[in-house]
Amino acid sequence: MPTTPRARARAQTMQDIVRIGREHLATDGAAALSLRAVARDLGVVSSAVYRYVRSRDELLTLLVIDGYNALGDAVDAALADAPDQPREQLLVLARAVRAWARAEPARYGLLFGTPVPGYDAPADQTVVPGTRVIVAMQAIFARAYERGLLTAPDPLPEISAALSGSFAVLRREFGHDIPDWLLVRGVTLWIALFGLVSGDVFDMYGADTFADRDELFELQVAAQLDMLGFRG
Amino acid sequence: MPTTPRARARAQTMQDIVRIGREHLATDGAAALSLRAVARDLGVVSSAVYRYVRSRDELLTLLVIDGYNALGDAVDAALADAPDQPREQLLVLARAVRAWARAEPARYGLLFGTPVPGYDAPADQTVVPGTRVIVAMQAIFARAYERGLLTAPDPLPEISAALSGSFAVLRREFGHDIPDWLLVRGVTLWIALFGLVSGDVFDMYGADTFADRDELFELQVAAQLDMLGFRG
DNA sequence: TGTACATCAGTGAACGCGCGTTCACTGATGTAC
DNA sequence: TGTACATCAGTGAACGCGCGTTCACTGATGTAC
Repeated sequence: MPTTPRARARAQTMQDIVRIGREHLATDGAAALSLRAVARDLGVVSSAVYRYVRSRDELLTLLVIDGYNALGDAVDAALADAPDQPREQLLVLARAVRAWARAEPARYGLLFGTPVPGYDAPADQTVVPGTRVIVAMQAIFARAYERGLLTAPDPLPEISAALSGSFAVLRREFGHDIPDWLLVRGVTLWIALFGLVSGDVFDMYGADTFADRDELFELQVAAQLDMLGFRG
Repeated sequence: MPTTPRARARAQTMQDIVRIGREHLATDGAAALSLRAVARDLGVVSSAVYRYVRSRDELLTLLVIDGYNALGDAVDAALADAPDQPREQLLVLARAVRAWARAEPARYGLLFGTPVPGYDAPADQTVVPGTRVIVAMQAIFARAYERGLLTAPDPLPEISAALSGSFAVLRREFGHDIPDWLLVRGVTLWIALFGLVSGDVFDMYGADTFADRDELFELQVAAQLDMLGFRG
């Protein structure tokens, strides 16, 4: 896409900056991310980075977007090989999220951990990549529901008009027809999944409490899928 | 307990240091916590703080312990007023955790968010306060089970000998008789609860996606309690 | 009860280090005629 | 195709700031006889 040598060099340098930023994130954490350190690794004087990035916060934003997309790509790739069975697809998705998080704990932490103090991700740039996983999940929920694979809880939960209104907005925005009870359970599954992954990656368990964390995760996800309403 | 004026002054100063550290945590985050800044607020020269705290990491440890205990106290206080019904008690506990986390997002983040780079909490000091919530939950699980309020999943999950061994250790350590399936579901509920709270506190939802987050949380916790196996 | 000594809190200077951001500049690359 | 000008990447110095930790020190508090 970039035509002139200069434009190509610029695109390359941008990529290098994001890559170096990613590496610093992994070793020092988001709060310690510094443009001077990036410049050093890039082999350039510190002020030169400002030709590419307006400020430290803008680099953080690039890393946030980059991270969401890497996670989204990992999930999409895993789903591409999954069988056409919603329960199995959710399992595959859950494993993909966990595998990515364990491989990239620092990036995962930037996206789903403690907010970086003094930094607010600009919604206009981060919302779309940031919703890729829940969008993929909703598509699976919708398919499972259409095929009659799910049992509604009995009695149905009581939901206020206000919250029901929020659900109606979501239905319209995402163009599906998931009933309120399933939206509740779906968002619960979504958050619980990230909770399970965070508990593992952020080390909420003692080091040797559980002999096999992979197996524990499988059992936990199975319990959450039961919660969603898959028929035994 | 401290007898001499000097000892009393020392105890007071220690408390002040932890309190000031807590305040800095709230405004600047754990990574930016600095002994020099604490000294400034304490009205003392920076090197004086070293009479009380060996290093920056030791202050972090104090804050971690302080945070776990504050959360544990909040949960215990809430449970003290709860009726003698396990399901209701778990609801009360969940609400207490969330309320504390929303009131103290920075401390919550220190305990359950992204690990602070380069800092490892010393297990010998943090494990006991760090397990207060799950210990309280297990007591409730055990009571619910003894009273026959829970239905086991059918079929029971298959659990490897290795993981089953870990569960046996937990039973012995905590002195209860919770079966494997309930340990799995219990730890799943525990982690999912912190996931729900983190999702709220760390702002995984868009600002206006859900009209009533309190209500959403109630619905999510109810779904998780169903997952645990409470009989309709 | 009074004195001598030990303990301890806090000082102030110093070490060597890092940061974000601005600014005037040089020299190479790209573009319009 | 060649030249004049505009754009842009990168330099180097500077601004003002912060950090953790050590060390020799002073003066007040505590304790043993």
